[in-house]
Amino acid sequence: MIGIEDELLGWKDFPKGLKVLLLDEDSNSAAEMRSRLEKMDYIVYSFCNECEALTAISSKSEGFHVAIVEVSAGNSDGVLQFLESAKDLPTIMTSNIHSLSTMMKCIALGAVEFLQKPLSDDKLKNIWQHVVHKAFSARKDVSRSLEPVKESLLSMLQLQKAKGEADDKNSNGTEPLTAVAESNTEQSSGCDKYPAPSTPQLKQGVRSVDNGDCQYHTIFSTDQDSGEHDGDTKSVETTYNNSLAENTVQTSPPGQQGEIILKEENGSSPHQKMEADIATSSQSNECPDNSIGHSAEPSKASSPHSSSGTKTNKKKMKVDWTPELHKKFVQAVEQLGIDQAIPSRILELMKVEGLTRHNIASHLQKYRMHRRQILPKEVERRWPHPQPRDSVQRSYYPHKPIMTYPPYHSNHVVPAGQLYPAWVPPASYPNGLQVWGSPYYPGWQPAETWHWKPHPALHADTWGSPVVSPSFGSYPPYPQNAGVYRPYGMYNRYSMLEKSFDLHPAEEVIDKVVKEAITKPWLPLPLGLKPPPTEGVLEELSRQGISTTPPQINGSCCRR
DNA sequence: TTAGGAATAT
DNA sequence: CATATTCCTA
Repeated sequence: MIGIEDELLGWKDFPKGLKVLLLDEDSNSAAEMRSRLEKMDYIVYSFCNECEALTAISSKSEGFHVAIVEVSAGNSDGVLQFLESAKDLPTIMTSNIHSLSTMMKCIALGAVEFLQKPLSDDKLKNIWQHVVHKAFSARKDVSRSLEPVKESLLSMLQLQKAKGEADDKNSNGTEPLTAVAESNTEQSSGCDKYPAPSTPQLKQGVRSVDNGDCQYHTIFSTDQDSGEHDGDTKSVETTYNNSLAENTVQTSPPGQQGEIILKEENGSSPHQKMEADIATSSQSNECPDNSIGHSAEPSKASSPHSSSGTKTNKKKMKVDWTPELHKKFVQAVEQLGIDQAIPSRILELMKVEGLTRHNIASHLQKYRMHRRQILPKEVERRWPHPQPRDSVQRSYYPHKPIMTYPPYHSNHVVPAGQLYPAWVPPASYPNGLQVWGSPYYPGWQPAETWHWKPHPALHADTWGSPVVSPSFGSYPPYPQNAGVYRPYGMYNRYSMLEKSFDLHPAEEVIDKVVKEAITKPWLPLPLGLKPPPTEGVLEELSRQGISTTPPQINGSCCRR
């Protein structure tokens, strides 16, 4: 609809409407300050003692955007107390005194800035920067009042980006989808409309946002069509995107990241459709979990003042399973293991906002179908049937193909040493075929019939290709198959291990690894790896008092 | 009632 | 086609 335009209007006279708490004992200077601020369209609430101010803050919860506090020789105590009490409010100190220590104290106690007193209009006007900064740097709870600010800014940035700047996304030369993000709506809103805010500093603000951990990165369709009006929750509203995703498509960075592009289901005019591309935060990188999680439901924010409102744009979106997204998907499936890989869990693991269980179910369906197409061949190759099959397709294992594997462990307790039963050089397998892939998950390599069309350049991301954990560098030397068959499950297993060993040693991870190992004993290990992890795991287990006797495994693989 | 998964629709 | 949606089952 008109959301964006609204927002632009809202921004045109930024920082109009920002509420400034002014704390100054000196009524004269307070009055002066007030009038200056008001001239700049700030809304000023002035107080002459900190108790009053604090009361106002607590009663008028989240009502202020920024505070300006005058600190004088005599009131430093009160001021400092104020600072402590109002940590959530970006507070700017102003003062006539030139005392480094005072300054230091203030800053140390959380003041965002200390301004010496003859205040230029410039400086005064720019106090909004702290509001914006806070809006973006706040990790946990972005206070309600900041949210609109943040959102407005973000959508504006988004617009700017879509508009002028050459998107660096197509560094690879192929990114037709996202590149199209321009729409009539935006253009109609006029070029002068969104105003790089009057101060050059905003640029800076923008930069820092770009380099920040998370970036709001979403484009919404603004046009509405008459046809549909079902308000259900399929839409995606906000997402954070770690900026890495922006410029690196080809060289998929180690950190997992995905990006889904949701296309509006607009049958009539395919070119007008807008897309929201969503990038996901990687589960293991900087983006604090909660910021992502929470950002998922921002729509409740209702600003007391002019700006914004999160328009809930409910549209049926079509998920574009980009390689990145698929990669995540595959990773999730791998982590879960075949029999645990159900939509809801995958969804959970992928941590991609906007994806629904249905989306995943659908994709999973396809995924499995493709598997089945590939699998029989693999198994056939590995255990050539005595009588040649007339058709390879004939043999396919709707269920439990595992049974065709040698019963390493049938239904007994898995001895420790057999946690990775496939610890066998490939050569020892019939035909010397490499066996990196599990029977369940042979490298779902790009069969001729399956190319990743939308993003042809990304070979590494074709179906089933696991993400190579950088720590393992190269693949085991299998020239003929190198790059074709990729070790499947184990990569994750190990990269997971390693990762979490760095972070916080063990426990759940080990748990998980063991569980997975038990669940999927047939998964071989890449040759290059050394066994220690197993022992390490066991050690850790016993250290924790967990019996090395794993739960029965029979249920998981031989049933159903 | 939910969710998974196949079948079917778009 | 690739996804979404529907339908059936557990």
